[in-house]
Amino acid sequence: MKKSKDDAELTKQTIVDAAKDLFAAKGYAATSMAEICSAAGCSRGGLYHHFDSKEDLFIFLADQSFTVSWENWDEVAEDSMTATEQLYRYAEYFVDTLQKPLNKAGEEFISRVGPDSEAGQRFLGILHGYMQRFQNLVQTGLDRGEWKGDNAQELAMIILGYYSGLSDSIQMMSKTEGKQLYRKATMLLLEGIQK
Amino acid sequence: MKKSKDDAELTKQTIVDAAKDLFAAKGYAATSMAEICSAAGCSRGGLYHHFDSKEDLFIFLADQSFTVSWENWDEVAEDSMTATEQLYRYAEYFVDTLQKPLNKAGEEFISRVGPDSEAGQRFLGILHGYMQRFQNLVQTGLDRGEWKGDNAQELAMIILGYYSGLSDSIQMMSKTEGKQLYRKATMLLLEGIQK
DNA sequence: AATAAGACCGACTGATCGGTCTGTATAAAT
DNA sequence: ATTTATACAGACCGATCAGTCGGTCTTATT
Repeated sequence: MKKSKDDAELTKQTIVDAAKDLFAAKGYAATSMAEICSAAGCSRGGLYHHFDSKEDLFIFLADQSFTVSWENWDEVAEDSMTATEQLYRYAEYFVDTLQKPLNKAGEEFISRVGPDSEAGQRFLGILHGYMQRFQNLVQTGLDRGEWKGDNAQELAMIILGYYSGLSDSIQMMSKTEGKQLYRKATMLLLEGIQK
Repeated sequence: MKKSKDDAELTKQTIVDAAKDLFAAKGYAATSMAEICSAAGCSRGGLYHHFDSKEDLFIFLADQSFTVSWENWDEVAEDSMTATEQLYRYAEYFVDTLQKPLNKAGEEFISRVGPDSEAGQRFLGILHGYMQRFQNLVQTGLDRGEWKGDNAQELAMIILGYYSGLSDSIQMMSKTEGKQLYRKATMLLLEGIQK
């Protein structure tokens, strides 16, 4: 039987992975703790050994998805790349790391716990940190004169909304097809559709 | 007291409006029938007099939002407009009619009832009809040689995803600000951000 | 005036939810 | 070898959910 510390950490991660898929697919409220247990192959008691509450699990999971996703970015993108190259690279990266997007579940979560609650503040902080990193990427493109515009924050918001909205459409696609769609979408954004 | 047929229709519409706001803001599962009643100012019994179930209410509401929104489009857009002008016009129209988007609640709804259930089929049919109309608009732009590309379906999917994803960001904005953001986003899509 | 039909209310029901608590088996510490 | 701490399991609880039902009041019909 698995009861060692390493095994426990593995069990915890199994729960997180299962919960992430379910939250992304069904939303926050529509996903029950019992479903998560069932998908992760553990009991409800076991789950509550690792997480204090549903909110706690969601925030832990969001932090891992949003914050940790940036930690590997520096290995993926090199400074030598142009901002445009980086944006293409990020589009792929988005599909890889956030294919199951938590945006929808996140908004539902916020509306449920309230933006001023402790849980709401923590989640919004995580989200803000994520967007800040992306805004840096956009700022690079503007500073280097590669892209038009002067408002990095607004542009970052638009592009992230773009990618987020597009993720709805790739749920039924393979990862390869999804990346192709994101590449095309990025190309459209860069070059425009107007003749 | 309001008990006549006209009053009943008004009561029903009040329920629909309240439900639409709540579903859009909180999601499908997270919105309770009691909350809808409270917002609409009627009792739970009264609500179930007008709608057989929660699913029934949601489908009715989705039909009204998606299908009916196109019915007034022909009055808004004239054939004389270029496709580009029509797209700008549609961006405004999108903010006006679908500012509270049901996309998220809709996906949650689908995952809950299943895409093959009767309710799921009905909802997907409504959604498909909506997208088809938008695809026609895109096809016009391609046919007239205004826009680059050859795949109207893919382009329509991308643009609608674009607008849908952006709607998350305008929840806290006024309608005027929202329209400005959509106008800017449409301009970016048309002209591209690359120098 | 009497009757029928529609509009609406609110108490009730069974199921399900998030969360707690007790118990047990294993691993680590002594 | 014994104790302690950790990692679970599953029965259980109060709250809340969607949906039902019997009754009341008003309008429409005859």
